[in-house]
Amino acid sequence: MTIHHPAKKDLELADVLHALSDPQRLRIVRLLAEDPAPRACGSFGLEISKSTRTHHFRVLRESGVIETRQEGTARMSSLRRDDLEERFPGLLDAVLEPAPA
Amino acid sequence: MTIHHPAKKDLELADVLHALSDPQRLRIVRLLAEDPAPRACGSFGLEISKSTRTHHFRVLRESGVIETRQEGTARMSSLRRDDLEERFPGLLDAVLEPAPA
DNA sequence: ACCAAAGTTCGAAGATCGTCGTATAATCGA
DNA sequence: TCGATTATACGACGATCTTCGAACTTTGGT
Repeated sequence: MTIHHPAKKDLELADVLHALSDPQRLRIVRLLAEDPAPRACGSFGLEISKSTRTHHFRVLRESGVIETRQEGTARMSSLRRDDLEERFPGLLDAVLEPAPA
Repeated sequence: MTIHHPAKKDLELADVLHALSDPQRLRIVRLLAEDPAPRACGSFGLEISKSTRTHHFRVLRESGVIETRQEGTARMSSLRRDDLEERFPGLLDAVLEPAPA
């Protein structure tokens, strides 16, 4: 059961924006950006159930925002920074920037 | 019945991203960016019903992406470029950039 | 005063979304 | 082999979203 990721050329702006428009997912992306080392889904301190977490990570993965590889029982996720930058230059940085007061 | 717009400081990133994550609304925003002169909602050549159009323009307005003022029977809309740039620097440009092949 | 034009409002239908609990699968260590 | 850990799969529920048509409002022109 291989994990599906969209190819870089298939990334859709609307899908990426939708993936980022949920507070939980935005939080995940921000945490991933702060510490670029791939992390297990369970290590984000999110106060949601396991199945909801799985759901959000799938949305992020299928829209092309994150990349996930199996490592033992854990799934290590990391941002697809370079792919996103190539397809939608400046988008991720704009989203990650802390909003000015 | 005054038209409600959120104040610049109240713009929420998740709301803006959600507003931009719909293909119809993304199209509207791109057309508004191409020709910065305020335009009537009906002049976008969208192939959707009037009520759907009203809905999309309301989502864009209430998320703070566009500004609308009454002018006769028409409602003239324009992008809130400066406000968006101040709150979320680089975001609008990244979204408007034509995706590279 | 009437009519046409531009939008809004009001349900309503159908799809998608976010969330959950339970059950299940895969891997690692004792 | 057993149990703990990590995560997915499968419904299910209510909420929200996109879309529509029909009725209404407001404005401007004739």
